[in-house]
Amino acid sequence: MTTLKDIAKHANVSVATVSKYLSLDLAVKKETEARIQAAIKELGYVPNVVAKALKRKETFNVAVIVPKINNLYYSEITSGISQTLGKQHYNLFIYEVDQLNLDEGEILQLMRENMIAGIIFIGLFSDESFKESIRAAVEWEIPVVYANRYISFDGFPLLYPDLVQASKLGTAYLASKGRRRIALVHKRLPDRLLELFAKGYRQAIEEDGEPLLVAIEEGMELSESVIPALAENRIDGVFVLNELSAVYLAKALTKANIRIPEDMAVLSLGNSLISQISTPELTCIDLQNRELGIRSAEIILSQIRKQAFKPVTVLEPSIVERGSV
Amino acid sequence: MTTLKDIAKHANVSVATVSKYLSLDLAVKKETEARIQAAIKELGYVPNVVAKALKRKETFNVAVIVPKINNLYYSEITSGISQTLGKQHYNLFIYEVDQLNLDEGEILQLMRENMIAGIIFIGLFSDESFKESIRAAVEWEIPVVYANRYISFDGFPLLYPDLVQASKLGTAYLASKGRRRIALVHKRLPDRLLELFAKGYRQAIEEDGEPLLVAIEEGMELSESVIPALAENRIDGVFVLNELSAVYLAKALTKANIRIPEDMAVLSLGNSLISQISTPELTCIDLQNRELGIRSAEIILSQIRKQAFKPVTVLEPSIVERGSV
DNA sequence: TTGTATGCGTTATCAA
DNA sequence: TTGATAACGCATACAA
Repeated sequence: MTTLKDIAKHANVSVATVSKYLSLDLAVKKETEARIQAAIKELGYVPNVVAKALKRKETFNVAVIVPKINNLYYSEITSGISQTLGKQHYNLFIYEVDQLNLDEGEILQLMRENMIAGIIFIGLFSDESFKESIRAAVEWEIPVVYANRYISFDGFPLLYPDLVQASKLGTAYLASKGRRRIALVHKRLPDRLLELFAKGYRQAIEEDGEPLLVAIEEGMELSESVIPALAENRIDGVFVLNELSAVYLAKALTKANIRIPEDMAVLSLGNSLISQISTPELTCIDLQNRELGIRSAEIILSQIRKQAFKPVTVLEPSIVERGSV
Repeated sequence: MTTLKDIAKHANVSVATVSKYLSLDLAVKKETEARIQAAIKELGYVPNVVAKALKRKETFNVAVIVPKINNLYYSEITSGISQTLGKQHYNLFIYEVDQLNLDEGEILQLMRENMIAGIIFIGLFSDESFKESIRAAVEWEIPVVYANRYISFDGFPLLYPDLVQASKLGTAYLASKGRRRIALVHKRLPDRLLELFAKGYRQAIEEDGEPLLVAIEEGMELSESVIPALAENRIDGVFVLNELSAVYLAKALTKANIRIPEDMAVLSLGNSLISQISTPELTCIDLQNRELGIRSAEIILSQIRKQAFKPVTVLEPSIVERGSV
C-alpha cells in the first residue's frame, strides 16, 4: 500500500506538502507539482479515505434505512438517492430493517460506530418506533432526513408527496371521465392518511359528500370479497391507494365480468412497473419516487455541509394515463 | 465522543487493558471487568469502527456492484446479500454502475480508497468491461465474487443458476402438458447462453431436434410482431427466457385471441412479483435469486476470513405452477 | 512555498 | 493480569 509518506519521499518533499497539495489548499511550484504527480503515477497512489475520516472525524458515507429493498417503491427511491450521492462522491450504505430487525438503539449504535455522515429514513410510517430512531440520531447531531409519507414535523427534514393533491387529481380525473360514484379503496391505511385522501376528494367534488372508503387486503381472493360492497354502493370508479392492491382488484373485477373502464374505472396510486404490466394497464397517479430519493439525498448533503435546507419538501404528483379510467 | 482513553481513565486501568478486554482476547479480573463495564455504561461508549479499520487495515464493509437497484431481479439478490451480511455484522455498500457510469479503474479506486473488505459483482454479463474490474480487484487481492450467469471461470468464485437444468425442467414440463412444438423465446441473449438453453431442451426432448429460437424485444407491440412466427411454426408452447418479455407476450397473445394455456402454453423464466400479477398468472422457473445473494455473501465472507470456499456454485432451479402451461 | 510535529481512536508488541 | 508505547495514514497548527 502506497501512502503519502512514500509519495513524499519519492518526490523529495514533506508529507504535509503532498497532503495540502492534494487537498487543493496549497499552490506548489510547477516543478514540485510535477515531481509529486510523477510519484503518484509511478507508485500508484490511492488515498486512504478511512485514515482521512478518522482524522477529519467525518466520513463520506450516507446510510439509507429502509424496510426492505426488494420492493419497487423502496428501490426506486433508493436509486434516486444513489444517483445523487454518487455524483457527489458519497457512498451509500443500505440497512434493511425488516431483515435485520434492529431496534432504535442498535441502529444508532451502528451509525455512530461507523461515523455515518447522514441518515435517510425511508418508510416505516406505520411503525412508531422509527421516530425514536430519528430522534436519537438528531440528538447525536447526525444529519437526518425522513422520506415517505406525511408525518408530524418534529425537528428533522421531511419529504413526502402531496397526498391531498394526489387524491384531488385522481378524483377529479375520475369525475372528468363521467364517474359519479367514486370509492377510495385502501389497504389498511392509518386514519391520519385516510383523512388526507378524503380531503383531496372533497376538494375535487363540488357537491358536499364524503367518499366511500373501502378497506382491502392484498391478494386475489381478498380483492374479490370487496366487489359486492362496490356493487351495493353502485360505485363506478375506484381510486385504489395501493398499487399492488389495484392490480389485484383489476384482476378480480375482470374475473367477475366487470369491464374496465366501461363498468368500473380503476385508478391506481403509484407508477411502478406493476401498473404498466397489469391487465388492463392501469392509469395511475405518479408519486415521483425517484425524485423523492434525489431530493432526500440533496437535503442530507446540505445538512452535512452545513448549508441551508428546506425543512419540508412536498412533491407534486402527476397523472399517467393508460386507459383504465 | 467517548473514547477508549476516557473509559480507561474512568475505570482506572490502561487503554490497552480495555481494548483487549473488549476484543475478548484478554480475561480480566471480575472487579476490573465491573469497573470497565460501569465506565462504558456511564460514559455511553461506542467503539470507533473507523479507527479500528485504520489500525487493522481492514473494514467490515462489503460492496455490491450492480447495474441498477430498482429492478426486482437485482434487488432480490441484493436483499439476500443484505440478510447474510447483516447477521455477520458487515455493512453493505451499493454502487449502481448504470447510474454512475464508472469505468473499471474508477471502481477499483473507490474500493481501495474505502478499504472495502470484499466485492460482489452482480450482472453486467453482457458487458465485457466488468471482467476487467474483477480482474483488477483480484490483482489487488480484494476478495471478489461474481453472481449472475455462467461465464468462463477465471480465477474468482462464480455463482449462477443451472440454466441447462432450468431449460430441461421447463421443456420437460411443457412436454408433460402435451406440448409438442416448443419455442424458446429470448430477449437478445448471447449465443453462449442460448446454447445452454438449447442443451437443456435437447436433454428434455428424447427425439432429436433443435428448439425454435425466437428473438424478441420487450414491449407490447414488439411482442405482437413475434406471433406470426409462432403460428407459422405451429408452436403450442413457449418458454420465454425473460420474465418481463413473458408478461408482454402473454398480453399480446391474449389480445390476439390466442388462449393461454389452451392454444399456447407460456412458461416464464424468473419468479418475481411480475409473473404473479400477470394476467394470466405465469407458471415459471424460479432461479432462486435471493438464495443466489445469500450464497454470494457467504462466499465473500469466507474469502475475507481466509476460509475455504467453493469456486463455483450452481443453484438448482425449481418450477412454480400457476396455470399458464 | 515548504517542513515539523502532533494527534485522530484503535490495536498490538513488548515488558512488567 | 495489566501497562507503556508505537504505529495505522492522514490533516493541520505552527514554524521557517
